[in-house]
Amino acid sequence: MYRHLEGRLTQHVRDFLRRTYDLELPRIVIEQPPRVELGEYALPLAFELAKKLRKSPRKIAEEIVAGLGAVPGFEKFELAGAGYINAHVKREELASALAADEKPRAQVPPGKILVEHTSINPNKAAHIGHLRNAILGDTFVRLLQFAGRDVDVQNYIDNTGVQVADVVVGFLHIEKKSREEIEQVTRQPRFDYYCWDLYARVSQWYEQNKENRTARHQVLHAIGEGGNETAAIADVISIMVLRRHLMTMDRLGIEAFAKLKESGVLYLETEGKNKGCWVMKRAGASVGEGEQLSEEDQKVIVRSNGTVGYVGKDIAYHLWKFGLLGRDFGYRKFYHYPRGHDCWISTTVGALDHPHFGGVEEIYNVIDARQAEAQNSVIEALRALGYNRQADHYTHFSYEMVALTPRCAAELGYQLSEEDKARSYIEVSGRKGFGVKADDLIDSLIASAKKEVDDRHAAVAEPERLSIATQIAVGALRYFMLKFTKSSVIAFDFKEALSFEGETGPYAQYAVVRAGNIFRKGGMEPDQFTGEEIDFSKYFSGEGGNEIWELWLASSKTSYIIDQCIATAEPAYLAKHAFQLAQQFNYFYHRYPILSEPDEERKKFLLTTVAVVRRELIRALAVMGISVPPVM
RNA sequence: GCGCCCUUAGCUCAGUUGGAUAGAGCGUCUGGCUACGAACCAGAAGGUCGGGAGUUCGAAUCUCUCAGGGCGCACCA
Repeated sequence: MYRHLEGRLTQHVRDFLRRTYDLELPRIVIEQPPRVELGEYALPLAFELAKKLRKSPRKIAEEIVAGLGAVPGFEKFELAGAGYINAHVKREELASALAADEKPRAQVPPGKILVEHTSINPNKAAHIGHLRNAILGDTFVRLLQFAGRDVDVQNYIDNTGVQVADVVVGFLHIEKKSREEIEQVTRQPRFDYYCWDLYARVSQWYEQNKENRTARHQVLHAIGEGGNETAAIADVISIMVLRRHLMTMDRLGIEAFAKLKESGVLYLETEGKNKGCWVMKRAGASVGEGEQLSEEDQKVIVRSNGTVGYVGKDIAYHLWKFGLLGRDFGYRKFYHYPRGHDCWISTTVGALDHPHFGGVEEIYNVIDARQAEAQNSVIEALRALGYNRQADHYTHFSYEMVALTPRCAAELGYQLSEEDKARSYIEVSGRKGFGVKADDLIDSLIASAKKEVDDRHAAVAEPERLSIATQIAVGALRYFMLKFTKSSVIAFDFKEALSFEGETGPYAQYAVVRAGNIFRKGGMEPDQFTGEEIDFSKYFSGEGGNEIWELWLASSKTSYIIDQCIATAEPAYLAKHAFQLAQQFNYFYHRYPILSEPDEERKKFLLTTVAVVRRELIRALAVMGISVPPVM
């Protein structure tokens, strides 16, 4: 609703400027006044116009206020400060529309969007950094879906790379296991944990003796060729680890379609260290007319042995995403989610009947900031091939890593150098087996939540207590990963991540539970309160009126905030908003007794207020993938 | 060396397109449960927005510069 009114206001201001001053502004800036008494929207545009029109901002603001005329939904426009124009909405109109849950239609751009996220190397257990990726990606998918977009999700897996090869080396050369024995091990419940440790051992083994690295090259080569024992082993391992990753993410309600990777921008370099390779200009490198591209500005796409490197594969993959490759993969069902969806995986020979994947309008790649250069290379390649429109709709959804605080690392039993102890955070390393595994974190969150639930709700049956604890754990984890902006490195600490108080998911869940309790105690349903027969104008005036109005106004902003999250590719704004809404509700909850309100009409109004806030909070949380337990 | 990111309260972080008095959580201190459940709320203390210069009616936000920290710069992915 808030977004809708803002749009209308922008339109009227635009018309007025054109009519009166013959002016066309690229953007009408609309802000929010510091206090609701001042109005719901603030326009600083008189300051901007002052120079163009050679008049004082105050004078211009006066003219605009006088000339704007009536705008549907708005009460009045006021001049404030040195030249602000504050717009006051008709509170009772907005409230009544909000109570009835009216949703003004918004324009939805056509075309499908593809979000790539999770994409973990299938050679070890997922860790907290992967959780950030998956949670950000999944939330962004939900944001787009909320806005009415058609979204596909892909989890891009490279089962032919060095990382998988290294684990194969571990099984064959360190543990000296046969194919049968390896297959036996893959059936362990947490096979990915086994690989986590083995992968770290392999790295050590390489350190011990440089010659051990020849094993890597042999295995890598065998996997690349295919059709042999080693390749079959690599396949079994990567498929089983991938399955484990899907299960881990499933615990958090994250679903994806998986895709395995199988397999003129360029020129053949004939001299120097890149001799025999097909190379392209590295993203960001500038070359003058007729100048040679220096070695350090070259990016190798095809190696001298004919195999294709990561960026090369990624260019092909992205051509496919935009439907420019001219050929498609085969697909088969791979994993069935309990909520009814299927996860498909690409293969050489697939099922005849499968959904259409690829050929999308826009793409978002949830990939961490360290790979910015590689991502830019792919975009550069698309442009060089003439696909500028596609390159413009290619977004590297970049986020910073999750590191560990030195204290957390010490708790996990890692030996730290004096230098590391002084740092504010330490990067995790899969190679060293240094990090917090995703399932371990989820386990401890559930255990910790379970303890709280057991203490508070001894009367509730055991399976239900576990289910409540799980919802709280997921809420805490997802909120934790979303409350930081993408550009901020998360210094992970168990104490903070396991907190259920303050700015956390459970805080917001608790506000919804409390709101629900009011209706439960009163023997009512929240759906009953749709605002009919309520004279809202009685309750939004005066001091107390502003207070409650603030809660209504915040509730009206869900789609406005979600639009901003999409435009800026920043889900953290929604997390912030949900928290603030919960906070305002808790304030209201303490200040206004509702069930004991003697005035029946006012009581109905207060109950409607609760119903609206509860509904919007549930909505906002759902977009973050957070559900609310029946009791807490 | 080159490129990208970061520096805001004791700690962890918000501050969207420059705008009205720079905010929140945690921690500390003080107070509030016979209940619409305290996983909550109220109050207090706590700031040269890393330093400097510039643009602007107006800068935490834009530009330059210096300092400190991080991450990239493989025929790895």
